[in-house]
Amino acid sequence: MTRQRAAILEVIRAEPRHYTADEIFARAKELLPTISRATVYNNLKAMAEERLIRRICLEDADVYDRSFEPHAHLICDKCGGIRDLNLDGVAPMLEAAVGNTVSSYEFKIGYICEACRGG
Amino acid sequence: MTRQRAAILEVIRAEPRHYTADEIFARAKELLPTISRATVYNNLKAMAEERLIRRICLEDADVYDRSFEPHAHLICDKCGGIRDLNLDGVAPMLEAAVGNTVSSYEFKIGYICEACRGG
DNA sequence: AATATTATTAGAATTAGTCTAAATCGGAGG
DNA sequence: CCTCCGATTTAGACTAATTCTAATAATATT
Repeated sequence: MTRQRAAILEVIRAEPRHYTADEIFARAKELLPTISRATVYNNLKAMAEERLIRRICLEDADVYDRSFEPHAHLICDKCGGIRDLNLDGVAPMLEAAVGNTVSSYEFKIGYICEACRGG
Repeated sequence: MTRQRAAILEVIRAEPRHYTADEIFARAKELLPTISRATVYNNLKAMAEERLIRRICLEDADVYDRSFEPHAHLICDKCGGIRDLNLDGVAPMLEAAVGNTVSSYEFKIGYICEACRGG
């Protein structure tokens, strides 16, 4: 675990929200001013492959999730906000439909969040 | 419906497989040699917003799906092949968990396909 | 037919992400 | 502690994907 990777993880895990690669680069730079863009991208890619974090593709940007734990993402059609949602019940259903070779899954659900609903 | 949009749709719907934007551009050009890259990208974006087609983000490329019908995508960890999967049973579960403001959903499921399993 | 609107074109511009070669780091063995 | 070696990082050039722009063409409206 290099200082750089630690800084990147710290940024990702500092707050519950989801950051883009470039936001992570900018913030990591505050912690480690000489950190390079390539290092951030390499580490994000490596950590996603190692399943330490997860990349989520949204309409206009890819963002990173602090964990790889399978869970769903609610994405508000209006404001674009992302919220995590636990959908444990779905795993058995998947195995039933696909067989036991399921290695990972990711759900994106479009909805209108409470705030945008004016709740 | 312009000739260009018709050509793009024709390409997407000609075969069950999923194409990247650039593949669609190349094929549309065979039907309509003067079609411009921008037109293809604009129309793909517009049609995805109109829910005529769906954009799917994979590890290394975005591809387009011929319909917007909510369904899951099985993505083979080894060969990267995509297969559609109907998961109708999941909708009521989502409504129960999220409420009735669900507008769309998309599932990506990592697995090993039959061919790669040596089946 | 004239006008207004909307879509398309070609290619330039932008942007996100990758690559490269040199510099640096950090641990293993002495 | 030192030295060495492989792995990692750095800065910035590079690339590929996508968007933008200004001019043109097509379509719809009066």
